[in-house]
Amino acid sequence: MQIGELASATGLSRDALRFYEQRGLLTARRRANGYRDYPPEAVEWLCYLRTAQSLGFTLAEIEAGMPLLADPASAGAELRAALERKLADIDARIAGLAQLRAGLAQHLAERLDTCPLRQPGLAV
Amino acid sequence: MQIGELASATGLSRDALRFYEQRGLLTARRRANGYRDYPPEAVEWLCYLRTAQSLGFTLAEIEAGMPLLADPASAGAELRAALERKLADIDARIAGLAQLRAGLAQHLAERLDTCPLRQPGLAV
DNA sequence: CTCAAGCCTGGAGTACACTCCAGGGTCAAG
DNA sequence: CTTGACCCTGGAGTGTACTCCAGGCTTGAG
Repeated sequence: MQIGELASATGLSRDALRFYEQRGLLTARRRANGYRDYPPEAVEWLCYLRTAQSLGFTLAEIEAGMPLLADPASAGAELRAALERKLADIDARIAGLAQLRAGLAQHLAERLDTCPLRQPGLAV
Repeated sequence: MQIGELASATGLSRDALRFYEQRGLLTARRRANGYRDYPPEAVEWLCYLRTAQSLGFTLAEIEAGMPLLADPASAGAELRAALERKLADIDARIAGLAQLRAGLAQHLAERLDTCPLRQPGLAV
């Protein structure tokens, strides 16, 4: 799979893919001519990457959890622990959003004149 | 309330507060000497701002929902609609995180050798 | 053989959200 | 009336995550 195909398959730019490779977030074999060659799983991986990213994880955070899977030897308790940390992370984010949501829902429910955050401008 | 007090009350830097003011996310009266003077509600507002921000909203997104509350005349259906849009936004984010969580939880449950995302390195 | 389309590298540029700094005014305490 | 803590402005610098570009190979169609 060439870079252009992967780009259109994922909706990412070629530049973004090369950037991820530079960052170590994506690997590719090279053909004899130097062109990058991606395995089909790269699509799913990038899909995961973008999802995580859009939900507030930085590339560094995503990267931090990667090497465990690259190394089959470590794929035991260590990986399990990493996944569990990530899950806890996600749960915390969900809880934060739920709280934000609750706060806003309350503003909707209450009379707006009594809103205590009027002065400096309340976010919506 | 001077900028230093607000800074220590919120844990933000003075520079960040000045930056928010420049961006229109925070307003302050000025004293005769030119010093900024914040109302106490600024603390709550900034608390909200940082929460929303930490959960993935950009300053632009936060700002977009602001002017409705600054203008008491508009504080009716329009505001309600804005809050509801924000709630939908948050719900979408929560759903995205839940999905991410489910995917990772599945990896935990499954035998890792069968993971289809091994090749390019699976995020954890 | 030519030509467009696609790939390569390295480096510069961009947007966001700050952070730091220089140069200078303000104010309360001693 | 000086000293130190605090405030001001404007502008430059930082880290993240790309995006764009120049200059130059490679490949497949006509």
